[in-house]
Amino acid sequence: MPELPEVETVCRGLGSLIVGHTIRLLSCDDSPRSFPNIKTEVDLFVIGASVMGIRRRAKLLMLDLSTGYSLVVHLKMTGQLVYRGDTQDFGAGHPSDSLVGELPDKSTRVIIEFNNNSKLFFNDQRKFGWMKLYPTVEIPNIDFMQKVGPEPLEKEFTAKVFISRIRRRNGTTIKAAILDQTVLAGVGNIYADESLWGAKIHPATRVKNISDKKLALLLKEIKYVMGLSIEKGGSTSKNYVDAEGNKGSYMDFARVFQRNGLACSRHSDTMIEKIRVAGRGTHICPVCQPETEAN
DNA sequence: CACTTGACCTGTCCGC
DNA sequence: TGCGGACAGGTCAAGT
Repeated sequence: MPELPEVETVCRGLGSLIVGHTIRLLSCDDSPRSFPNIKTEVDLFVIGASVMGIRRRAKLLMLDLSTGYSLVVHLKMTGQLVYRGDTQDFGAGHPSDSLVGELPDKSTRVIIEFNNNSKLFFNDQRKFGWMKLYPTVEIPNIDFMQKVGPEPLEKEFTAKVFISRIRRRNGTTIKAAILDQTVLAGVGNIYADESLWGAKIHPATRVKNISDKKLALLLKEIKYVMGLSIEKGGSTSKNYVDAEGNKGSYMDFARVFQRNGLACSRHSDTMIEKIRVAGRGTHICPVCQPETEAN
């Protein structure tokens, strides 16, 4: 589920909801994959700590605590971080079309309870996601942090930088290359398809067959779709909700993702197709994005 | 080494 | 209605 825009939306939402709150209790289900830290660490570094700030890097969220430790969260495919204030009684009163009902529910892995009786629920249906406690200063040394590529929306991430990084993956397809988190951070299946349509590149094209000019255009499209999606609160294709349990609306603006069988907005007479590239479901307009030798 | 595939889980949808 | 299989937003380890 969550790619950069979704994680960013959760980050901004949580920032205004829980920063400054003190943690009274942390409870988790019995799957160590979801939360591997032992009770002693939680007692020492989480209970009684207050939330100093919330940051995002790539698809990771970091809740920095006053104890010098941070809760690092990866939502993977179906993770959610949903906050409920104490007046919300954690259940009733939510719209019937809401993706999140009474909490905790079957998918709840971790519950963080604050001193003002509000709660933060970490839900994850497929259990791929995780929440882990690290000393804050150690975060830059996490293997993933060492390897992950630049943030696509940063000004310093120019076409020149992008091209030099993606050329290391000249042998693979452009879709596999932009999904590679060591090339750049935050692109997932939705925004890969959306940006490749924007740049009119077939996702199975080898990187080596794409000109620098086309790659520069692709980066522009990546920045555009990510920026737009953050404005729209992310994409809800299935499970994703923000920190208050609301859906994102980028899917109303999607040009190809999950639009197979619908008309391409550039050619009302051709339909979006769904194919498989890099082991992932992939959406293309066969007219805008023909398979070619060179780009 | 570079690249591709399968595994991790649960739930849903689709065809028989 | 039931059952098997494919598939789902992400990343690893293992395989070629």
